[in-house]
Amino acid sequence: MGAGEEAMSATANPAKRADARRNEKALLDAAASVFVTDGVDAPVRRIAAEAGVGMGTIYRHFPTRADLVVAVYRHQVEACAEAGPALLATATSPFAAMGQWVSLFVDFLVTKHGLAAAMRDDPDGFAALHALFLDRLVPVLADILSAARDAAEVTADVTAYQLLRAIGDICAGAERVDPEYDARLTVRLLLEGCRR
Amino acid sequence: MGAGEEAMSATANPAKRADARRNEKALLDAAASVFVTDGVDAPVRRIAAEAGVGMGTIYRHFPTRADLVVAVYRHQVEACAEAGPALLATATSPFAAMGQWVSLFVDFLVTKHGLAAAMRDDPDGFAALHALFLDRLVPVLADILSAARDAAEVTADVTAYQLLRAIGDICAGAERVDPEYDARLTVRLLLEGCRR
DNA sequence: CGAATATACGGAGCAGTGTTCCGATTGGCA
DNA sequence: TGCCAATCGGAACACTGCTCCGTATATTCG
Repeated sequence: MGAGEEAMSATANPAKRADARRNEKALLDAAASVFVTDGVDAPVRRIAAEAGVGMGTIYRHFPTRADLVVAVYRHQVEACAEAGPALLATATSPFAAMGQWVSLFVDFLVTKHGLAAAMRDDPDGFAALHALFLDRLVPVLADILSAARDAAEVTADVTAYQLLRAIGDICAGAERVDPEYDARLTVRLLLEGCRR
Repeated sequence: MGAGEEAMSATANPAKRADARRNEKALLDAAASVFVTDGVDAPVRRIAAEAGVGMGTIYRHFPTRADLVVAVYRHQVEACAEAGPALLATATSPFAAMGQWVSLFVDFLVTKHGLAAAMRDDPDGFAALHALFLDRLVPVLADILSAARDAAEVTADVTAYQLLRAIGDICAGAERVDPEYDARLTVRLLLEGCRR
């Protein structure tokens, strides 16, 4: 998978020129800021303007929008992944750990306007982000799931990928606010369905 | 709710001029055809071209894309709604009826490229379609759900709307083909979670 | 310190959307 | 038949994502 190197090329690199590094930083800050207010689908021009750079600059540093998104959210995904083993060790049961970890994942998704939806709608463009999720999050959930299965708390024949993506889709649909609808309840019912 | 009248204005109306009625029919046929191949997000120009009319004509008959979509799919939604009571009467149990009806609904959604996703992504634009679902489908599922509850087959505290929307979101996410992911399995797990 | 060179920058420009607007056309009626 | 209002067609505008290349500048070397 080249996804790792791709995104890596957009991180701090001492071999670059000083202004290039400066602009990259400015773009990351601007993108993070704009993503919060306008969502990850914000116009490229707006991000460039916010960073005070031209169109060419943004595309040179981040050839695709996904590269920018990955760079902005990478450490948060990392934190979510690292929380998995810890929860498994401290929770009262593997199923409880699963519930807590999933809750963490849902938190991450719902606070990023349109992230889940964008990934769903443009899987090719966001292949790098998709790969990041697959590489870091699926194994974590797989471990928890397997522990829950060993404890006979989960019997449903479902894979970690299937579960993670289902949760992603549910959150993608819940990014629009609606007091009548509660994505967390849906996710809870889904987990309950796995328990059986 | 003005949604009903809105969409109604786009159905056959004998008071219109002959060419207007002819063009409306041509647009409906063209849209139905294009939706199948290009999805409900197909460019407006393409639909107009397929129908052999100009841009102005399509916007006069169907001010919003949702009006066109509603007109095209209205009878299919109707059929899905009417199947509810029948299933409830013939199925071995209310929960079984729920499973069968939901399967019908999933069938409807997954065969319309991007329908669920479009509704999810542009809830305001597709308000008329949303209203159609609320008016026709939610009550049907509510009846089945209440029957299942009476039979003590469902104990989860979930509304028909919540359930219907969750299924819609899951299908919206599954419209992209992926052999690893099975939306129907997710939906089955969700229903299982309601059973408890 | 002052060129020379590779690196990076900026934004005009292209292509593809949705949507509006108004002059041209045509159906239906007197 | 002739007229008028209803209807049509598509040019035009605003907004996207993305590319391309002349210009500017950081870095290096003499």
